[in-house]
Amino acid sequence: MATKKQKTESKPIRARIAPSPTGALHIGTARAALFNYLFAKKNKGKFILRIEDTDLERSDLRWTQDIIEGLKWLGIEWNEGPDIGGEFGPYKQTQRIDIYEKYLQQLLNEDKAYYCFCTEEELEDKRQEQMSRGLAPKYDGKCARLPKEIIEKKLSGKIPSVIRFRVERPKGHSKVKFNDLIRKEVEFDTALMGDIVIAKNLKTPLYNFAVVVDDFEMQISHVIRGEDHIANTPKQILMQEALGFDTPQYAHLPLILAPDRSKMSKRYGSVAISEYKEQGYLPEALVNFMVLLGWNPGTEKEFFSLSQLAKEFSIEKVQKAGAVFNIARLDFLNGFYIREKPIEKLTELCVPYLKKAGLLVVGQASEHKLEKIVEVSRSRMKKLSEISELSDFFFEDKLRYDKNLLKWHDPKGTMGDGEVGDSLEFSKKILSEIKTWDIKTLEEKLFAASEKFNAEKGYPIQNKGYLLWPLRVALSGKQFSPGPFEIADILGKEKTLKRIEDAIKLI
RNA sequence: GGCCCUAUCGUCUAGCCUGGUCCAGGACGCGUGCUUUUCAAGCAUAAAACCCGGGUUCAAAUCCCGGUAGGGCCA
Repeated sequence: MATKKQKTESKPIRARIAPSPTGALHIGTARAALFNYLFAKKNKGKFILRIEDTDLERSDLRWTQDIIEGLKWLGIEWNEGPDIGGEFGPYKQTQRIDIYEKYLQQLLNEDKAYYCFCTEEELEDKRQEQMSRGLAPKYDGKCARLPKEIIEKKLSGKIPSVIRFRVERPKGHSKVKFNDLIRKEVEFDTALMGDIVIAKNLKTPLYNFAVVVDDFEMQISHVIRGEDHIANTPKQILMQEALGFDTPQYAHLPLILAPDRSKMSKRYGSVAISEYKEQGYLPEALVNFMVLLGWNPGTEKEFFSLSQLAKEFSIEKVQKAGAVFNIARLDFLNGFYIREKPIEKLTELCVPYLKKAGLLVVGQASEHKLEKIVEVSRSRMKKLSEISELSDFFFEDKLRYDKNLLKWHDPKGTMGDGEVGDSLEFSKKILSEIKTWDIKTLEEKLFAASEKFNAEKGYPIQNKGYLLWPLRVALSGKQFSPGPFEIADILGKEKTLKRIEDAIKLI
């Protein structure tokens, strides 16, 4: 049994995230980035962003931008990587082709890798055959010992080929072990692995090989990544051995699962960070939510800012089992952070949604008024996007609603048309007499009026609904809304009285 | 199919290493109540879990063995 020495004690801590720009920043990638970032912060190390764009067909610059923007939006900052000085520098794989070629050539020269000319069909047939015999599908080594002249001939004859890495360990030492920071010891048997394809050609390295080279070149000390990479680890360790590189410390994070416990995918809602942003989730909420999927400090604390996390995070406390994505919890956290936000900030964040809904026309509402509108709506908001349906009646001139909505359902029955009319007339009279139009005065006068009204009508004195419910509906046109004082205060006297008159006409 | 990983309330989890304080704690969600003109928010409160089977031990969620289930990776 050979255990690869993992000497990282003296080396500086360097963690990294290496997304492929083949799609928008995925929530799983973002969470892995977060954990790497927190680990680096906590241990006074560096966090590096590297773009793995070797897959030219599927890589696109716009996804690189999406990844960069998403991470920044979340507040996850990198010490090294693209965006520094506006250049990608060496943090993009396509700019590092020469480096891969050098190491590829080295492996070829040392006969630790070889050219393979097997065709897809050939391999597929063998795979099927192996599986039907109950064996692990692995490369049978057909091209492993080809004579030099044959290789030369096929190569110059432009026969399609790939480069394979020799998975060879001395007899009795076929096991590869590594000590995972989260899962403790993990062991694989290399005897079960076939020789791995590491490049399509000298200029086109494949994932497993490129990562090994990149992590070495960038002196990555800790590789913290998703559990889906766990089976890649022994292969990478083997290549590190062949290349004479030190093995970094590994930590494999549990996966984020869909409600049916399968790997999180688009089928179950948004998977892209940009979509969460668009829907009106706050980065604070997303960060808090993501970190709690698979980690917790062991205390009963559950609200964390990024900077608190940077102090309290510990990789050892990361969970081993996958965590189901629970949107209700995200919504709860988002609501919490919406309620926490300073009102100026929250208003600023709501403006785009109001504009999009066509409610806010430039110059229509003063900043002060907007803040008040957001303030009275915020406790009902789970996402920023909800601001428009919550506050649309503030912006509309003519409200449309069913007149029956004006009727208060008291414990004994429902108000009749006449009763509603009386109630509204009463409110109108009281309100039209008010000189100082502020929320405090409105509340005082209306509460006093309610008692007076109930006494006159013979309603139970304490039941304010007889006066306040029809009023509130007249002002909002909605079954659920902020209170009538809050709305009246924002609307102003003129509009308030106008809406009451509209309601009287309606009934 | 092979290999690997995992397993505490519906969900996220604490506890497990260092057995007893755990008839298992917190949070989300759900129920109820308070507050209340409505809905939220807030506060209070209930229901809800140690995958199964053996073993070790005076004592196991915690240690050991064996199952089972789920997931991931190989194409």
